[in-house]
Amino acid sequence: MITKPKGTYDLMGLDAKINNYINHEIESFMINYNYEYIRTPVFEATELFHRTVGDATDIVKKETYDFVDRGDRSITLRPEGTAGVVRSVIENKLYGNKNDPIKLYYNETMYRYERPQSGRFREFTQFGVEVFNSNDPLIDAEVISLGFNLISSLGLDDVVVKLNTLGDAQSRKKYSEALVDYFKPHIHKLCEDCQNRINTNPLRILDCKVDKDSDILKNAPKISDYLSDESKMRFKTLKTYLDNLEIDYEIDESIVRGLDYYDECVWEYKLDGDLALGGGGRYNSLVENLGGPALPGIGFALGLERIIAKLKEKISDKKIEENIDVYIMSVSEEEKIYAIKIAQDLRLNNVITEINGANLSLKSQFKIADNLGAKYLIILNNDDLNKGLITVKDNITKEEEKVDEAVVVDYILGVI
RNA sequence: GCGGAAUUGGUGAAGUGGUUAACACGGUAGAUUGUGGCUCUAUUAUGCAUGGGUUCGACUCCCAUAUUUCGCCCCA
Repeated sequence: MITKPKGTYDLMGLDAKINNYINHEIESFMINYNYEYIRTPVFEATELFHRTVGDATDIVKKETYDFVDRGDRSITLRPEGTAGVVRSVIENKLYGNKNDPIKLYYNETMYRYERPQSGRFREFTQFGVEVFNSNDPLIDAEVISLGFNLISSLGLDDVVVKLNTLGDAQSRKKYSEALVDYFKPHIHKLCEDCQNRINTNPLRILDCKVDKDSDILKNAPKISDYLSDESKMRFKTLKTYLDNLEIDYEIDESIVRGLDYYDECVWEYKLDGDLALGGGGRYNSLVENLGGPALPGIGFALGLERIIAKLKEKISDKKIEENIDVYIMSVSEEEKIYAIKIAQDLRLNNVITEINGANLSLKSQFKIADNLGAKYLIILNNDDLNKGLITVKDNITKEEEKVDEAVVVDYILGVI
């Protein structure tokens, strides 16, 4: 038997229903917030991710799906969504004659070559938004609150925004250097991973699970001491906006994010159990670094698999499972011809209709109709059909009625 | 990349180095000659992830591979 590749899954059953429900919710949110859908390629030039995500990040160092295509091009399956969107914005000059924000969203599969575990796959789905051409904290607030409101409205009402600021690119750089200077003399007291982090991403030492209670971490330099006045001010403004929107957020200086391109505000959406559903940040240098104009940007991404898993725990099957309206029973060939025609008429009138599609006995059809939760049964019968009559049974009251075949659709529409 | 635990019908699963692999749900057929849901009866894995090996004999022991799962790293 051929099995699925490691870290992939087949979306089906209840998961698929929840997935569709989430996508519907996303669609309506995006309409209301006025974001436009964008779809970029699954694969891009490898260089794009090296320049955006960062050469030194683990994502690029050991987690990408890289291959050389038949034309000797170095190709990478996208490990995240921002890089492709930024590339597209530059390539298509979406900023051309605009002075208002460019608001985009995507909802696509991503690929990372890593060991699967809880809520983690090699092919996974991220919904994300990106806003370009505005550096206004008002947009920060809109984007952060959008994610928060979306997660809440899906039914995960214990979500909290963990918020931090990294300052502008220069502050971030200075702070990072200060951390290295501070940790260097103590580094042998920290865990093995931290000893690597000091070279790769010193900010992440602050986020270490092993050393989190160490005095060395507690006494480390604070980002707040390295922020420019402007960064401090805009962070304060952002908090005012979020307070006003009644967004449940906490300042958490350990939130630093793994990708290199972030500056200013960064945040994660977390549930009670500390599970991160997603996160994002502002990236004011990224577009320019990729050869575009000096266009500020901000965005976040949510992992849909994790949201599906959480919703599955919370929502009962019944809430998502939709009952069908009508089940049409038929046995003989003559009855089947009527069945498929009535089904089509009902379906085109928005009545959820199912028919006997497997040559089942009448008894089986009754059972299946019940399993599907059919509200009405149409029981076709040769004798009645010859008289132009069709039996309609209310499957809740069990009452039956013989209806003229010409008006059966109208009859159903009248009682549904 | 590193470590632990798993893998038995459509589903949930029990099980033992030795003839027919429990039990339950679900499915099918019948009791009920075209009106079900309850009940009863019959039936439902020629096979225990895949490939090797040990053995007189392997679903059971060993090895490898694949997949799942739980951690670490990292991240959504």
